[in-house]
Amino acid sequence: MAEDFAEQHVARWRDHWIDVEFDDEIELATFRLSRLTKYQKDSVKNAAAAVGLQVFEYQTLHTLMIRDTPGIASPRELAEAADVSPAGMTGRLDSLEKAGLIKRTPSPTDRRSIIIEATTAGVAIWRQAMRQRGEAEKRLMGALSAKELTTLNRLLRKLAVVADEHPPPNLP
Amino acid sequence: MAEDFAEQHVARWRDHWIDVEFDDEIELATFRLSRLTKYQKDSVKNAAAAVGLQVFEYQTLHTLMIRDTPGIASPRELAEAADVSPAGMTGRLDSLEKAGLIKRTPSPTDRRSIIIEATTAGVAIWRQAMRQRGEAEKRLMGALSAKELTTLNRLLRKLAVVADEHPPPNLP
DNA sequence: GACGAATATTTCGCTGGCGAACTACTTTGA
DNA sequence: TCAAAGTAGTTCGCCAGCGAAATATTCGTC
Repeated sequence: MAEDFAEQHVARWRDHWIDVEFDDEIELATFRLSRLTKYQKDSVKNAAAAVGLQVFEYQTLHTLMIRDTPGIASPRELAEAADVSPAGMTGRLDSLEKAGLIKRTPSPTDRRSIIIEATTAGVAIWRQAMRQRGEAEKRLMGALSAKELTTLNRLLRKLAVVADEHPPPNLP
Repeated sequence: MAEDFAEQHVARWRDHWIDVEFDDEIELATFRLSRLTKYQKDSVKNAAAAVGLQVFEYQTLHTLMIRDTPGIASPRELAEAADVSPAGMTGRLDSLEKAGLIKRTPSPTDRRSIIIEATTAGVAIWRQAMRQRGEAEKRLMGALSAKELTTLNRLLRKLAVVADEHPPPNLP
């Protein structure tokens, strides 16, 4: 069976970096995860473009819609969930508000706060982009049988728990 | 067993988006992959900061070092490998050159081209960052047994082949 | 040998996002 | 009750990267 890109990558490492300590299996998995990351990034880009949104607009709407309180959040909550600074989120919300996809409402209980809410147009455009993105994910995961997908999830779960509960230590 | 974030995510979807068609296992896998993406992004950020590099500087050096011709490339080749525009790569190389981590040499065979080469200092600082990044990957993958890691790689390979050979279709 | 098409890199104006600071407001503790 | 500390969101100056255009060069065809 021909080598995939990850195997070619690891073979190159063996050729050129024999003094760099690494585990083949770990390096293969890491490299493959980065290839899947690129696929997902590209599918987001395509889904956003298909409905006339910029990537950051789609990502922000998506972050808003998949909350516990779908379609409703504060800018700070959105910034945290999207891993974006408060200043950055302000700019994003400016763009979405201007496009009529969200609205900002002063909080009735806290005059420092505003409440972000997706508009009907915002929800509709998000759904359209989600359908396309869903197709891309189906195409990808269709490479596995149902049993394999369950096995993959069991293994990804173990990794995701570590990733979420023990993020790389921050610097002092 | 308590739910992980992905299971909570999918449960929310069931609660709120009963009319959005999706497959639980696909959605779980997709969500978990994005959590691993964040972990890797954070570990890159930490590794770069630890050696005094900005993320884009580390990423560019890394892209240069893992080539078939380690430490040597053209700006165009680097831009493609790093998924960055030629203009963006020019700026990145400006920064790395200024820091003494790469050097630009006119091509002997094509006066339009220049040859990018990592300096001794560039290779050294990349190695340092790689050690730290390697630790973070070991910590993550250590959640799996050797047999599980092999199984994961077999499944990721199937997905990576689809991701690399059938990227999401570009828009017209 | 001339010329049009293609390529390599850089420049330029613009954009999204950042850190820091600012303004307005809320919470806390004495 | 009030001042200090903390919080929410925005503004500002700066930066990394983009698309388009510019400049220089190469290549293929006639």
